[in-house]
Amino acid sequence: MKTIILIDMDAFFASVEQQSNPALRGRPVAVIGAGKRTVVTTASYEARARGVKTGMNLYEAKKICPELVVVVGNNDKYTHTCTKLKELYLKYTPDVEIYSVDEAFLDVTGSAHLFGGPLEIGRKIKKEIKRLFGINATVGMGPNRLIAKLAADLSKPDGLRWIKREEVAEVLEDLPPEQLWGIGKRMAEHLRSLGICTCGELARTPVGVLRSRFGIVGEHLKRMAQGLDDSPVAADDKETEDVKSIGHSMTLPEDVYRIPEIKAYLLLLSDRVCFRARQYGYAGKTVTLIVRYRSFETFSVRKKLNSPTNDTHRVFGAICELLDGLRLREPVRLLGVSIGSLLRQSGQLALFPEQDRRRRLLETLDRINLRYGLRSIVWAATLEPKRQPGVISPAWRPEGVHRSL
DNA sequence: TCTGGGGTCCTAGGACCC
DNA sequence: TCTGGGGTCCTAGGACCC
Repeated sequence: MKTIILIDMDAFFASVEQQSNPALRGRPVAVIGAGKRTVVTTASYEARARGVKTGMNLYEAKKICPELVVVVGNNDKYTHTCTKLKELYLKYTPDVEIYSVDEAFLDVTGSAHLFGGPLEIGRKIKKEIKRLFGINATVGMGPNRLIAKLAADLSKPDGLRWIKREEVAEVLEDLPPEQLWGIGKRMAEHLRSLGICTCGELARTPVGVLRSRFGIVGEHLKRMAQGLDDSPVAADDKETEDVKSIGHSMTLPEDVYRIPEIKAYLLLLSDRVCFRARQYGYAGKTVTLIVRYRSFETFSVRKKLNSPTNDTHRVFGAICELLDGLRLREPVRLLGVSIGSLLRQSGQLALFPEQDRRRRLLETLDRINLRYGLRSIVWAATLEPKRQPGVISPAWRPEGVHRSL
């Protein structure tokens, strides 16, 4: 039987900011993106107490909490802390999965006895995090990732909870299904419409009923409601090998309608995507263009290429073809470019010898940008739009492909 | 002076092939 | 005098997560 620990930083970005700037401590703080049209990425617990929530726009947040202190997020600070946290976790087990910048799973099945048991590891880690970084973490423990996650969710902030296997059924009995990791609002609504309002009820629903409603997902739902989950804690090297897509999107400073302006943004996005793909040795066969209108209506179009690529201009070319096939009905608010069906390339970036010159050009540009700072050299057409500073995302990992470059 | 950005996984329908 | 049927690939969209 396994023992899994989930460590979840409380209001991570806001806590880091409060720690590095004492004037922010005890005050309602919201960490936001740098752009003009930004939302609250993380609210400190003081801000949450006043109703400020993740995803709120600034106008709304300030309206309900006029004394809100707004801080533009600094990604380097958070990834740096995350890297240090990982070093701490590795003292307790080699099986560490950095799930996101503020969450990590530890499989301590083999090592718990060396440290006086899971609860003791949890206590020590919490204490160390407080001592080293001055921030609170919530630690959940359980027989698998699902239950460890639940234990943390039920005890945050600053919590510590171990749900043992024999307690699982009791804890789940009256729990609303959407409390479980992987069951969202929509699914919960659907379940309620079937008269299923708790995990206990879901667990007792015949699998045939669930399968006929939800297919494969139905079987999974039942297992979740029983507290079952056999997904392994994945070490970092494993997870970076499995990347499925690389993409970038941006909400534009202003809505745009003119095609040349749209294309200038798309070249910038194509370049960011391909640069990242080249750094990690990936090439993609599917190219996706994402468009959001002023009305917030969002859609995507895709195209399969005949060979995988990470060449900025090949991707940009495909994106332009996709764009040319559209008839835009409204000004555009957001644009996105992503490549999928990824292949890992060993060493060589170009798959075909005739593209050798092109490959060397891209390599040279990448080297310059890595050495002298990103965007030291950019394609001329990307100069036109005003660049937005980088944005932050809790999903970024401190290393590997997910790192924003 | 509303509503970010990075992902994963699954489904469903149509094209196409045998 | 009729419209089989299974498998696979491709595309679009949505749910869910941090």
